[in-house]
Amino acid sequence: MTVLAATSSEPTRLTSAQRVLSILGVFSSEHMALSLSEISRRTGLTLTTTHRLVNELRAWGALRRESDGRYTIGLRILELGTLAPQGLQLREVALPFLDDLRHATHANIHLAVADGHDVIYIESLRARHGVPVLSRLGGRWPMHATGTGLVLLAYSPQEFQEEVLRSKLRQFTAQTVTCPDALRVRLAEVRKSGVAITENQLTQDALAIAAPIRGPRDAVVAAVGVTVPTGSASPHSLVPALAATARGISRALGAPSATPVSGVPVSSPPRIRGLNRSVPRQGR
Amino acid sequence: MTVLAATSSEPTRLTSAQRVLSILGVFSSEHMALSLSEISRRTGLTLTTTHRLVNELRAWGALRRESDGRYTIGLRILELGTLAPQGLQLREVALPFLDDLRHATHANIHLAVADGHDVIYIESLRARHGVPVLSRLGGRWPMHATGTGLVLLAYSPQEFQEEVLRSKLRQFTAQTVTCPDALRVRLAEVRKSGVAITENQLTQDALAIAAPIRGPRDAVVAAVGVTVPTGSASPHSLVPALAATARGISRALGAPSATPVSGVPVSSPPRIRGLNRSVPRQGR
DNA sequence: AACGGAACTTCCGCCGGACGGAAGACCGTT
DNA sequence: AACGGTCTTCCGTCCGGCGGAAGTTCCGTT
Repeated sequence: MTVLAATSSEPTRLTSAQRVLSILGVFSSEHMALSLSEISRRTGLTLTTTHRLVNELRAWGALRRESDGRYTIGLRILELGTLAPQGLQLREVALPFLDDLRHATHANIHLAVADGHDVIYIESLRARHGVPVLSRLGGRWPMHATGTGLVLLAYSPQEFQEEVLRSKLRQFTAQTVTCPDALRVRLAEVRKSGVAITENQLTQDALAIAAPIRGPRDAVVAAVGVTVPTGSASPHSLVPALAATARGISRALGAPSATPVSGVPVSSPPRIRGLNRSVPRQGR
Repeated sequence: MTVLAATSSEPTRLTSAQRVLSILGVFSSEHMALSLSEISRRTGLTLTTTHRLVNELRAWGALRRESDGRYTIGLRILELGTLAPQGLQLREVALPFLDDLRHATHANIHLAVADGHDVIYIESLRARHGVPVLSRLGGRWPMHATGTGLVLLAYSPQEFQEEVLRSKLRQFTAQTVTCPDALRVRLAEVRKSGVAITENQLTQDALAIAAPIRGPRDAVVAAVGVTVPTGSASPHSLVPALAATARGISRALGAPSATPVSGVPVSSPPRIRGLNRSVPRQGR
């Protein structure tokens, strides 16, 4: 009963902020509705603490209690999420282009941005009679197994690429490429051709093609991808439409490389405070 | 210096969970990027506390630090928000119908659900050459001033309607109806006709028409609306397409009233635990 | 250059609120 | 009736969150 008795697997000292976040974190696409005690078990928090925090979250609108007593994510969180700058703003600009692409190709269309070692789909349009796919708005998948992810990885800093390649790369299908060397080759191909063409990486019988979208400083800020059933169409027949879409969105975002020069662009580069490293300090 | 010295406007005793949430709460569509001290000032938290909590939120992915040092909402929140059951699931089902409606009407299209006294847009499609409108995905607006809001309010429990009508109703334009009695009349009209037709309520020169969407238990779960410039088209020319869209989505959701009977539906009403009040306990 | 201000970061001692055990209410099942 | 499960409330203890203060960096101004 005295001190040092915590011989369990992990002491897991958590700050109170972490407790709050851990509750939100147990919700996922597989577990969208959870009872109080399920939340308690999954977070490892005591029932009492869970009870109190869940109620505070509910009072704020972060959680909602369904009629069966279980808790789900509240609309307040959806509302908040739309404020993510890389997210819905980009979507707003891209949506007309994506819709055109969908009508032209009858394929499933994705718009993805990088977050950690994953991509997150900030838009997902389903072809009316397209194959069912895993991709949904808000979905998160590893970079190495998605077309859009490969594109985003290919244009990431070398250092970050190696970090991802060193990490554990999950195998989704028999053909998922998880060998770092093989992936390096593919990344080089993507940089050379400007598009990623992948097959059966995340799901069987799916062919994915993706291209980079550039922002105001010509940096790659997102990727657009199309997915069709394997064998349904020649990949090369889709590339021109995809490339045009990517270029159109890039131009709408103000990417210099996608803007026809009508003179000498003399816009002076804006001063950036600090080292302009997008990952200033990751761990602790 | 002693006790009882807190003569400031509000003592504002906050729990630590509330502190965390208050930080998230200061982000809005007008303030999507905030510096640390801005967050501190707006929340009323000391700089030290803000610093610590913001870092914990960043480590978890709820916040992101931009290259200029300011903080924005992170994609983790967007990801979470897509798990809201009334949100993106509904959107998934409705999107094809909404797209058809957009092509048929060349209008701005909204899909909205109720949250508190407001509506939240869970989809917003812009006509290619439509009028610019305030509505954006994730946007929140008062029920009384939006077409979709009027529909949702009209089909809410009487008690809730009165609660909303009693509250302070903001005037957006000279024509915004804020008189409770006038609104009661309009709500009755909506229930009678099945559509809401409103003009210049939220913004000038905008005509909005909205219709209810029903779910599996025939309860109104959402509303679909179209917005066009005032005078651009007769409202009545838009109603049939809108009604068809609303009915189509309702049927896709399994609403009995929108499903052609092919026999006697004998599905027994599922037992609901508790009083089945959707707002079990609001305050505190 | 020197100064002043603002924003950000780190350190540390104190105290109040978060924590969890325990007990009670409320189901549905055996 | 007894049981197992979930949810809720109460309360005393203790420790981690809190904020003051000092230090650091980065501005723009004199």
